[in-house]
Amino acid sequence: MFSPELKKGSMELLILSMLDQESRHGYEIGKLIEIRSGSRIEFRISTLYSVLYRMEKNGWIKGRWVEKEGQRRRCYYRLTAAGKRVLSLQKREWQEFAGVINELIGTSHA
Amino acid sequence: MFSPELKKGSMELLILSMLDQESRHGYEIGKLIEIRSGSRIEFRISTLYSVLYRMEKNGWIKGRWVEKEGQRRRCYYRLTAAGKRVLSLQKREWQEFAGVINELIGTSHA
DNA sequence: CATAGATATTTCATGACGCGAAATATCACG
DNA sequence: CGTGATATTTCGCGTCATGAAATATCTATG
Repeated sequence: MFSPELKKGSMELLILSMLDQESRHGYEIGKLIEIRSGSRIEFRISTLYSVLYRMEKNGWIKGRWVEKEGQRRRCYYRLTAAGKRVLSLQKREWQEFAGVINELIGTSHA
Repeated sequence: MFSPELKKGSMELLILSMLDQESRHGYEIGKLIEIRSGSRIEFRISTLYSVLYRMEKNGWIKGRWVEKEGQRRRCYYRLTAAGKRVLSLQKREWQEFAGVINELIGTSHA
């Protein structure tokens, strides 16, 4: 598990990425990140929802309540147009940032 | 310039890296990071010093005051043994973390 | 049926941290 | 003398991940 500080900068990016192709509900996003990262990245569930709320407030994602018969109620989020822009922006930012850090700490000069 | 959140996770790592080979004072560290990153990473000077204090409190670095004739007083920091361990640890953590993020956001499958 | 555990969401207080602004002081240059 | 770079300190602010607790439904086990 990584330090909270490391995770802070990539939380939104990760969540946006999970919503890139299809809409998902909060709990699902958390599990997906956990599974796909081989448990190397885990979000506290409270953190996840708070980020989700923030991103919806920012207009990056839009939630839709679904209450199927014999199912718990779930809020499915999808990317908005703005969210897609932010995703691509944050992706580029992350890659550039990672590149700079690697240069500075003397890693990628192999 | 990157988001503060992205930077949070790498601030200590960057500073430790700058001190890896030789001792430096705060202002110098800031300038060095700015120059080496091509101004892509800039720390607020207040941030820099607060991180420095924290790291000294943690025993990762040790400051030494130097007051030369015809020079402003400066506090030169060097890595402690613990600091060196933390540096190597944080370096490994960073690389692993970056790898996981790249996997998750679908970047490195090129 | 009772119980436990996974699923699913909400709320709130807390602490850590980067940031911005302001203050202080020395030195170099014109 | 004034300006700008060097060099450090202090403090309040806002943001953000965290942790704990509460609520509720579904599934599996005994």
